[in-house]
Amino acid sequence: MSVVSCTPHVGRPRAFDMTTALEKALEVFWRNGYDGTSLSDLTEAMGINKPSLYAAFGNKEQLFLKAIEFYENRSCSFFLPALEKPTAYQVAEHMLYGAAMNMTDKEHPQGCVVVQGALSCSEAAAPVKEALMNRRVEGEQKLCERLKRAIAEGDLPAGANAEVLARYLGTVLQGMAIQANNGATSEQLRQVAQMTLQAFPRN
Amino acid sequence: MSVVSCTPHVGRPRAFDMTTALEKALEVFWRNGYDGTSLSDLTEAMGINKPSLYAAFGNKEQLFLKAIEFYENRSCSFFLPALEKPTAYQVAEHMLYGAAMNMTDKEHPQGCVVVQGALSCSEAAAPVKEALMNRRVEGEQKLCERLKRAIAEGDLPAGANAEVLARYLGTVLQGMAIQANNGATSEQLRQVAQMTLQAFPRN
DNA sequence: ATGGTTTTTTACCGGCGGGTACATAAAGCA
DNA sequence: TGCTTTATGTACCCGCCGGTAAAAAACCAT
Repeated sequence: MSVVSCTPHVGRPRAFDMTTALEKALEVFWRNGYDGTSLSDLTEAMGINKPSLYAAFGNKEQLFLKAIEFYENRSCSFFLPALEKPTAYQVAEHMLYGAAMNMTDKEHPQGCVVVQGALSCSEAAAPVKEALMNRRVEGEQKLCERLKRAIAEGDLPAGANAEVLARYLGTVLQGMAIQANNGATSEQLRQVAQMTLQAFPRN
Repeated sequence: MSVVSCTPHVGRPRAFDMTTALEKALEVFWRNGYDGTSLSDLTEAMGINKPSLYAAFGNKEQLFLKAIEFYENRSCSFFLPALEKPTAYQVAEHMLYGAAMNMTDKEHPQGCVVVQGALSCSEAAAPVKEALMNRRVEGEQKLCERLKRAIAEGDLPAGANAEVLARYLGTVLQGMAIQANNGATSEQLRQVAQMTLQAFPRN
């Protein structure tokens, strides 16, 4: 969970913790989006000033990408852990209920920063938008691979279409991010999860 | 489809068509989001200069809201027409397949501007974000009313939960907007629509 | 203490952001 | 032909944008 790059024992020591600074940056990007976040927003939230930010994280774009990486590796992430469940149905179940819980958690902004961080954005943010798009697509591919394995292992019907199932789940998960932004509660998203699972093949 | 506010016949006539200008503005906002769109982007796309824009549409925020209103009343809109279908299942069907078609139409940016126009944004864009959120919630409420009517009319089971069904459909529709942004094809979204309908009660 | 190394602080840069003042142009009306 | 009214083009406003130069400060090794 640490971001440290083996601290050299020479020179003036860094006065802030990179991990908590990154956490703060993530929260700002999450709430305001890439275009909607200014460097002043960031430095204020992180409790450092611009040269420190640039020295530690590169620039705004690189900071955003590092924040996203941090986001996906957080302990409360639900996507990758869900892939490890023993059956396809349980994978879907944990993913959907995990999303319902996580995306409405009041500890952080609502929804998912990978969905809403740079969905429609300026030319300047195009690389960031593309990076997020790739993350979403890659997530869906990982899910698809997992479902293909499930077909091979027999816990999905042989006739099941892994691509379609993965895209269906991905669509609902991404829709849940919007719903969370709309103010939906975790209970309401759980109901959506339950409905979604009705179309998901079992055994 | 016209935006005219009964033009007075006095003074220098306007040199551009407000409707097509609004159409151009919509496209820019749709592609770049509210925060990602600058006045220069707008004036360039609309083919007018700033004073004309301000005289005709107020300011950036009001122009955005008018563009959204225009968006929802376009001839190719699918949401409201779908509500008029005779049965709840057909409503869901037309809505989902309409979205699959519309959100991937190459004639305009991918996805839905009501979803992606100001999802995460700056403080300055907060009123706009709220307006979009309200549109999404109101759309879901209209759908919910329609489904309640379907329960009363007997084309949904008496035990059906209109709120949950409406939220389920809303979630998938909003997820489809993200999928379209990811580059999904209309055929791929149709498959999602088909899966979604498997969980939707019939007769 | 001194020098080497890195971070912090302060102050600044050019450019573009949204928005507007002002003079001019194009119409109807008298 | 004025006169009024509205739209257009140009030129400009201030403030904030992302990003940086330069000097001072805090550590280690000697």
